[in-house]
Amino acid sequence: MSKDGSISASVIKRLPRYYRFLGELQKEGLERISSRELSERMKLTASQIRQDLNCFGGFGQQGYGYHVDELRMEIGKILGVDKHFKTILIGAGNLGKAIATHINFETRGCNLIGIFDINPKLTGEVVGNIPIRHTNDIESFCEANSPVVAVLCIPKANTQAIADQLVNLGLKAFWNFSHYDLSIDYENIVVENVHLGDSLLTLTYATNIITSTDTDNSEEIE
Amino acid sequence: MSKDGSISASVIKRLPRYYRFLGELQKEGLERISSRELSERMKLTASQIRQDLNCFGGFGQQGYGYHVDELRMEIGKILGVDKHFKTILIGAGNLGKAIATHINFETRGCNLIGIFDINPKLTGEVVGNIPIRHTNDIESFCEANSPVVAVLCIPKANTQAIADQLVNLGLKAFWNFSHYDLSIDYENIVVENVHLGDSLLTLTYATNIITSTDTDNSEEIE
DNA sequence: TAGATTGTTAATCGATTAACAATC
DNA sequence: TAGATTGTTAATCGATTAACAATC
Repeated sequence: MSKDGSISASVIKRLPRYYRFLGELQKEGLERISSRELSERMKLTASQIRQDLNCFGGFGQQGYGYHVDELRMEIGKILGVDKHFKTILIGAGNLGKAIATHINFETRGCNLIGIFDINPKLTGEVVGNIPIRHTNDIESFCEANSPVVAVLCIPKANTQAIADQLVNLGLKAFWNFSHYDLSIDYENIVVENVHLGDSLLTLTYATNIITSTDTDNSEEIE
Repeated sequence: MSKDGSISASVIKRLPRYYRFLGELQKEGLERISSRELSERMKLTASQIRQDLNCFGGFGQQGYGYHVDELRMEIGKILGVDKHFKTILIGAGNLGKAIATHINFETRGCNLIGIFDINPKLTGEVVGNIPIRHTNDIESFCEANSPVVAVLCIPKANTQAIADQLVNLGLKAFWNFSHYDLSIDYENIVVENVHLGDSLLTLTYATNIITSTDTDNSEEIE
């Protein structure tokens, strides 16, 4: 933890994974776990786990370890799984529809309450119980419902303009799937960019390394 | 760069973003760019950019900067955009279909050649020019076509078993969208886990911080 | 040549790991 | 009490930033 009490991004990014693994342990019926056991499952060091968890306070018990249920609940609370942030999704193409139906927003502190698309042919179509509205209706919808989180599944050309509009309508958080680095110059707005293309390219790099290293070890001699 | 010539993961993960931004610059018709100008656009330090690029050799020119076209090409070559790794996708549900149609595999060194699903009702349906095959046909298809990369859009329960099967069939790389940490205990296999749920949870955490900090600054006094 | 900007080394910063005293 | 395992401090490691000599 830094001096001002804020938690480093490296720690935060590990929390959802802890939460997931603890859920698994719970399903297996485990009551307690030590940092060492958990470290083996998660392929981390026990030291890192203890260090991470102690950013938020002493959830463990010396000589015993951690209560699985309790620890999971605490991490969930930190992440905000019990929140109900009103969420809208813009862009109901292939990806937008898949996100809307595939992601369990509720268990992650978000309530998907509206879906919008610019294509009038989609208006009225229902995706996961939610009717698609036309993007023209975003403004009135936001004024009536005050959503906080926006999921952007729109082409890169429109992203910045839509984001600007949504910020003006009071949206605070953006889950951005567009092929564009949403750089928000506003205060108190958060953005999570998901670059699937970048992710695939990283895999291509790694694939290239392993498939060409397989047969060529000539460089390995000192 | 480390002693053995391998590049750190932190550097690699930045390469696709460089590649993207250079593409934008190219579109804008820019011929040259200095590390300082690029750093302002990308919100990095100029130092980091020079450090990163020099892992791979001197692409720049003192007193001038970098040729946009040349630098983009070099990074593309490093990432492997010119490769043609044969790729199959398993699981043609909402997400699988969206990935198959939404991602441009070709520009990222991958060739999507087959789509599979366990649901016989989907067999024969065409997604982005590719017919869905039944998962029973994976083995014969792999023996005939030798794919290298597998995209997994399947439920978590099946993931490890399918991955094991695919490793035995010679697959080398996994782009894993299932809600499961694919931990590969085999040598020379690479995995890129995409945890959309974790990504949303990270955003929920951040949303929680900003929306509750907005009105409460009481802790800020030393 | 003078100005600009790289390539590269050195300094700093932060994150991870190790160690151990505290304590259940 | 003895054994186990945490919470926490100190040591290490790696990544980022700063500085500057090399050079276009």
